[in-house]
Amino acid sequence: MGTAELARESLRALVDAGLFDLAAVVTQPDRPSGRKLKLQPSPVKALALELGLPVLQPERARDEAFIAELRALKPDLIVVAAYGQILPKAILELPQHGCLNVHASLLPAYRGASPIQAAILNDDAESGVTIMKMDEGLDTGDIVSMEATPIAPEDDAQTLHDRLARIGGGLLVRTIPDYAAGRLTPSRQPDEGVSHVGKIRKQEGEIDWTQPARGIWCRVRAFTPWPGAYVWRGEGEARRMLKIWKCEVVDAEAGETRPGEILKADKDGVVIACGNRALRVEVLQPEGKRRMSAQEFLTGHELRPGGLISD
RNA sequence: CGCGGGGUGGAGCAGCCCGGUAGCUCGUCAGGCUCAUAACCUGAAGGUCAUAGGUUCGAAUCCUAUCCCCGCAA
Repeated sequence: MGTAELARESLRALVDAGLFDLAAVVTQPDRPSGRKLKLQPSPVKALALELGLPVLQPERARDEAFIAELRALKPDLIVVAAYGQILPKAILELPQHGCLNVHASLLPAYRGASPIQAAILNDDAESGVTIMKMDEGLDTGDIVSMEATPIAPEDDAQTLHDRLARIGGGLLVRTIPDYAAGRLTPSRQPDEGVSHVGKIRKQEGEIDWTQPARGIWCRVRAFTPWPGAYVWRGEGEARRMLKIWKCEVVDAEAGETRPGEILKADKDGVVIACGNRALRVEVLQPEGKRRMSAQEFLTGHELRPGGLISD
């Protein structure tokens, strides 16, 4: 059972391993999305169809009819990854071996919806994947296996996500046989280090220039590729969003600077003053335009040092 | 029919409201200056103004349709 991109890799790994007999793939119903609000299949559904696997898309997983359908499949094990719905106890206890969940954090940290972004946003040194035996709580199940990966300065939510997705798939394939054979005993999650993260809201992407450059840098990386960290430029009708996709922390020149002040604007990028130190913006995107390098942006837009980026 | 911005030499933009010589910054190429340069100076190449119709003496500009890119929303 899964919906998002992360779950795709798990599904692919399970299929590629050739060790498992997949009875069905469960994913969220097609949702209207995209610019024309057309119905779109989830990434998992798209892959399942490609692979010729049967697909179930219950509106609500807790519906009796669906649970009955699931029961008829007589699964030995259900694997859940980024599915997007709470599973009732009836499903958790349905398979002989219960349900295993692939979660993109080192539990008990970052239980919830956006663990990958949270790890980058909090400037963590490492992240990872946890496979747990699901219980009724939100990501509170007993830990079956875990694999960590360091977060590199070059990482953003996209690259880390892709890596964790691969790690998750591999870990899943290695974990299931041992788990099913009883060679792996799930262990309770530690009481210390528990944290929760909710869904990301777009407005959290707005950059507060009074914050330290390092924190803004992390925010930019955590919000790439979605929803993007941004700054508003102009007032009222003329207000336009400017997204910042790539930047680096640099030392500010000595002297008084206001947060958000443009310190420099040349081919190397746009240097903007922060709460402490400064940020060199290298790739950005004006509203209604494609992504471009700071250099490209500057050939058509004037940014004078001394002004505020928000003007 | 969810809302909105945009498609103009290789790149980023202006020009469009108020039709009448295709403009700016950068890049490219050539030459010059310089010990030297990514710096500076001079010159050049490069565009059927997304596409198809329409209005007009005349359309980048006004009207209609289509394609493509993007932001919001979901």
